[in-house]
Amino acid sequence: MVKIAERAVTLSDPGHRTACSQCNLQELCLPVGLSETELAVVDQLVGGRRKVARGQALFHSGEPFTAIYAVKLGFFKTEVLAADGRHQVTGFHMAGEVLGMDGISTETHNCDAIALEDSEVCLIPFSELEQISGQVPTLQRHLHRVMSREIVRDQGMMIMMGAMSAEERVVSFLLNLSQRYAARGYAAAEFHLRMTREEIGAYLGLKLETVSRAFSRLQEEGLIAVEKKHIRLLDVSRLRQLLAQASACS
Amino acid sequence: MVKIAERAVTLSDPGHRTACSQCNLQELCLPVGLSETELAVVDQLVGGRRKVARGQALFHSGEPFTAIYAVKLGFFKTEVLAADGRHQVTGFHMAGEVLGMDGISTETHNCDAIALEDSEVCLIPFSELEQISGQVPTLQRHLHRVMSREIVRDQGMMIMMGAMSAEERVVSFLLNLSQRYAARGYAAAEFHLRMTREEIGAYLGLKLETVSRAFSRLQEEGLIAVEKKHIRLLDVSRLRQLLAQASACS
DNA sequence: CGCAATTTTGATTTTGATCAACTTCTGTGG
DNA sequence: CCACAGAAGTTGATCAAAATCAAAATTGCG
Repeated sequence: MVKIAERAVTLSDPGHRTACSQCNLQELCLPVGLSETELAVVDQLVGGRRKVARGQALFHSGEPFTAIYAVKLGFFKTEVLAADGRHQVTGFHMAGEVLGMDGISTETHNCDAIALEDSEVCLIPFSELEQISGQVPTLQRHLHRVMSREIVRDQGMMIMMGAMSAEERVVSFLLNLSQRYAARGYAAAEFHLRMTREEIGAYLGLKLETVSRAFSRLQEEGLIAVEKKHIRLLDVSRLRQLLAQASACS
Repeated sequence: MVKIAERAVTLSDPGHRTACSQCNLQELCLPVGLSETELAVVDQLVGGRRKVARGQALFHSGEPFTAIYAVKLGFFKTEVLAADGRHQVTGFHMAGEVLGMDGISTETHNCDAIALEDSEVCLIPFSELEQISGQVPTLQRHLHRVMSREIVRDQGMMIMMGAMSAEERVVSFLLNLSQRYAARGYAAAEFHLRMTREEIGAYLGLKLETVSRAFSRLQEEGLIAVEKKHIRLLDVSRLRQLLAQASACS
């Protein structure tokens, strides 16, 4: 992956937290247009950082919900496990994205959040967030937007799984990743997959073989280049068409 | 459908709104434990009622978002339409449920809400709701729970569409309806479907023929009785097993 | 370096979609 | 009230897409 924009982050003292007001993810994670004083309040709010090693869980289903998490660094998946071993991956989460809002309703997490690489999150104690957002309307509005965005995202997943073919799902997945990397200042057309084919399948409602075959087919058609986990999108507009066309020929 | 509990509602003056404090859906729609004064504030908040005739839209995708809606009476579907004609039904919504929260993030509705029978909704202007919930913590907390519950519901849909067979999906759909009717004081084991087989299919990610066949098979097995749109669940525990088993044999 | 995990590819089977015919229901107008 | 047309639902035959089974190749972690 090619990082286009970067900014130094002081991590010399690991126990010391970087204030939101200094964070390079600010514009993804926080509302724009906070005043100095409001920003100071938010800085107080964030309850520190937590490192999660690759393969480790940030939280498990069933654990009491106390906070939501902003991914500071790294990459997570969230998944729901059935008694057996069937599992549905409900999302992949990269730096600047918020995690854990499904726990608010029952005050219990109902999925597992697993780090797919060594990661770090900012902890946002939820009761404090509620209290402060009652006093800072901009923050309140932002919280509601973030939650609503999650609802919209989930409904997009429904469309994908209810109405799209295997190949369309894979294309939609790649374009979505691309767009999110681009929003973070990384290259849009070239990136490393942090997850296995099986995890992609569990996310898209497909088997890993089907995902692999879709990759191969797209490569044959010259639309993407697959080299293990490194993906290059060779023809983004044709990929986009593939989705648009697909939904125009039913 | 057999209504077990009923309560008279004054509708003599159609322009006059029933106060939330008097509404028989209160415990579904409002937080329990509001003080008298808080309830009075909420009563002020609700911006009146709106009737929607069967087949009509409460709102369309693309329209500006100004309010969320509580279903007072009737039955809705929400759906996302593709350019062609493919559509994904994202939910069915009955009395006491809240509708339209997907519009918060972009301030634009991004699905259509269609009444499946003559219906009535309470209008809750969202900017006022935000303002007041900043002052009434119980209400704020409730709003967050309602939004989070929607996220959890959507993730349940993902599991259904990503990991369940056609028959499992249909069973899951019926049990879910049953449970929601039960929560409203209606019979859990006997109800009328308000939607067509095609709409059920569009919700479950299946074709209408497949839904019809699943009904027939479940009937043959003595699990349900289907008579047009009237459904009876003959063996709820075996239906539940079917889902549990299913997720235990993969 | 070596072994377990991951990925690719092929052959076969299964599930649900598609195509088609027919039945039943619903609502409307004569 | 009945006839009729269109919508909705059922059922069967066939087809296509993705799952499953299987084997081999590759990778990357300890």
